[in-house]
Amino acid sequence: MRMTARPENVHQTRLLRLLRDEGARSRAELGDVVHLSRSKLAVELDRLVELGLVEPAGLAASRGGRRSNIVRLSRHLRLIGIDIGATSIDVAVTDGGLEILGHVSMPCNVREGPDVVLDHALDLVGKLRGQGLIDEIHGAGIGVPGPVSFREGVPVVPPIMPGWDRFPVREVISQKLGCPVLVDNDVNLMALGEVHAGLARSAEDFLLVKIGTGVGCGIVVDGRIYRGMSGSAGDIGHIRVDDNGPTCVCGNTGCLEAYFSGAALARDALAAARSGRSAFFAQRLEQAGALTALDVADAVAAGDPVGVRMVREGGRRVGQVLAGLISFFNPGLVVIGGGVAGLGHVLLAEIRSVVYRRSPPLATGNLPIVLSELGDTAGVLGATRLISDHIFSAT
Amino acid sequence: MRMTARPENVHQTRLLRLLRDEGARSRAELGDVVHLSRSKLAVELDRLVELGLVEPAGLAASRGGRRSNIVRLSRHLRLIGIDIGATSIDVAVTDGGLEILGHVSMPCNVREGPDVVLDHALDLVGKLRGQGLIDEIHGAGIGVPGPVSFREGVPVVPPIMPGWDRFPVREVISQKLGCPVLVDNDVNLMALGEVHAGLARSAEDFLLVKIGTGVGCGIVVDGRIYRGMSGSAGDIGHIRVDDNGPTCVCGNTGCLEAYFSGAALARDALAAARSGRSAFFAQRLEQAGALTALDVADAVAAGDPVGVRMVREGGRRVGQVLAGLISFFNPGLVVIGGGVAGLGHVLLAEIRSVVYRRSPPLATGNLPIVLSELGDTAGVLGATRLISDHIFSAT
DNA sequence: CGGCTTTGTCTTCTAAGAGGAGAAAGTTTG
DNA sequence: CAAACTTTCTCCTCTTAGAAGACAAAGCCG
Repeated sequence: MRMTARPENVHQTRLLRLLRDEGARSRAELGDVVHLSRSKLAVELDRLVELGLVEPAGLAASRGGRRSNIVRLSRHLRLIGIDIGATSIDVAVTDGGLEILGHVSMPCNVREGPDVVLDHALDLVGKLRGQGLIDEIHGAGIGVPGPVSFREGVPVVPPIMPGWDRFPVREVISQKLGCPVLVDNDVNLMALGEVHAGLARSAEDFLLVKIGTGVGCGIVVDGRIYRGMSGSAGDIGHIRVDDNGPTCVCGNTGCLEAYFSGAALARDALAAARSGRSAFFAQRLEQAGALTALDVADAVAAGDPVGVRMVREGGRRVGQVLAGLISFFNPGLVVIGGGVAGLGHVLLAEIRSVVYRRSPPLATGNLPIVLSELGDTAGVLGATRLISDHIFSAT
Repeated sequence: MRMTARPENVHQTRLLRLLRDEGARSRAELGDVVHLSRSKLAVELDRLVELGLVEPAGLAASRGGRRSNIVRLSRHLRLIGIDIGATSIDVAVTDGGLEILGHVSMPCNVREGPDVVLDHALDLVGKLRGQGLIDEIHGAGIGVPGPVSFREGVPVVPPIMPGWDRFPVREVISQKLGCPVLVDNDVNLMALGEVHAGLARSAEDFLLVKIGTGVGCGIVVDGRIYRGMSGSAGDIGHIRVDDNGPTCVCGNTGCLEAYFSGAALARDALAAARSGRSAFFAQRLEQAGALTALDVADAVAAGDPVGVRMVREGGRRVGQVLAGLISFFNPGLVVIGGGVAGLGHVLLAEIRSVVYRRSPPLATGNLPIVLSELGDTAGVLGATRLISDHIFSAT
């Protein structure tokens, strides 16, 4: 297995990240930014070309003098992002600059276990390869819907992933793909996606709240993922919002997830349909035979009062938890993402209303709370960013 | 004003911190730790001696060869820690190794405003000077009971400190003492104190929960204070624990502080005394004319059931909030400090019970929750640590 | 075409720091 | 007590990273 070359020093690392984040540059511009003498810069760039990470990209138009030599990341670099959700798998391939070249997905229940699920993921990679998008893979990032020991690359006691505990995800995939692999929690990777391409590019400390099948939170401190002592930081789905709430899968009562999540919305919509409180849901149930959070989004869009009330109520609960976390963490930005982004501004308005009322003015005075603009791509993009940061670092 | 010399490069910084944290060392031992050639090490140490930061301290006993030259931080280094609490001021002086040489305090209400309070603090410094403990002051750290713009060294919209908003604390004290000064939130400094001398020495990520007149939390990420976007991180006193709770000074209802804090305990003790529910408190009230949190501690020690119930109830509330924060932050250690440490193990048992029940097992599995062992000194010690880190850094 | 500007390459020079050779100052052993 | 061995410290040399400047190449404009 031929491992891709890695940069050899901190200068090469800086140059690679600059080319990744800001795109192709002339040698002169690079010198201005990294503050290296032109001679030293030339040495390092030549070395990167030799390693196959960087390539010349022709001459720029003259700006009144000699035309400058443009360099860019090698066009042959390929990174894979794999986002394993509770009910679906997304796989994307990007070039070195993290531009998405192809993106495929399929429904898949994570409960089917690591063997089945990872095989599906590899099939999706094969599909992309079949489209001619991949030659050699230089690295892959994988997100899984549960806590991860980042150092070891294995899930640890994941509640919704029976059979995955300590399964060597990194090792297996690294073997199969023949490249370096990193594994992290899917919500952390969504947060990294926002850091790379979303609204969080300028925020040093921010929170990404993902509301999907469950509820989780990615924490970014100083531009880097904060994972906590055992990799379970951001696990906010089971924070108590009310003593007398519904019983959660975790055994406690009143967990946020039991009040508001994809699963809880589907449950409540079904109840509303069966009890006859909502004609909208009753009709949907009859048509489809089942209800999901997507039906709730449609209900809100159609103005169904029961649906709107459900989302308002849920937004209030999320807002209560978020208000506490914002008091504690004082982030510079909060991004709401995940499947329920479709619930859109009704949800956002309710969350904002609670947070701005319940958190200290100093913490909320300059705090944007926004919906993610990345949609499905946040997870896979974050995965490629994670592995890119890794392979663009000196060993 | 003669500013103290600062180290000139990263090697000198490392050497100074090593001498501070590990005590005097021989030149050979230092070389082993910092991985410098003996020649380079000698150059840097000589430079530090020249700057007056380090001094020779004689010869060690032989270990089978030539006797080694011991070096230590200069005996003349003096750092001042000032901890301005809601109702008291503590001032301590330490040597370069942060050993406390003298510690004085006085009651003082922070509401009297910065002019009065800072004058009192300077008086306390004068008192220490009068004891012959101080020659030249090399730096001072100041903690105040509210949010601070750390970069500017000024309090920002502090709720319980009218008149302090944007008062130039750092500038004024730096002028008066003739040395570098840093200002921070008092809870952050307590956390730093624990990092330096307490149980948190080995924990990279931990929380210090201070329960005093109010409730606050110091957040340490990777061994460094996390302050958030606007310096208000850790402001957990106004997190909601119940919709139908007592009204808080902040205007909301059900804040943690309104349930459990020095002020809330005093209020509840008074109510218990007046209503005749507790003979213990009634008697104390008659003797002293007023009740404080200290009386509650005494009641618990004496086994008064009303007092015990108050603390249990309060511990439950603190535990609820803490359970959420631990789910979110996944710290490696939680230290409980502040005035209510006197409530001791009744409080701790209740907090632990709630947290271990309500937080995910992965986050609590390996999580010690302990009482601070530093008492009054945590704040002033953290203040000297803060300024020590600063003046022991290359500019 | 000649002067001016920008870019890239090559050579020279400096300073940081590693590493080794002793000198200095001990202890231990015969 | 002398010789052998250890540990510490100092001095000197050698390597290397990197800056700085000279110069060549390649464009613009009048």
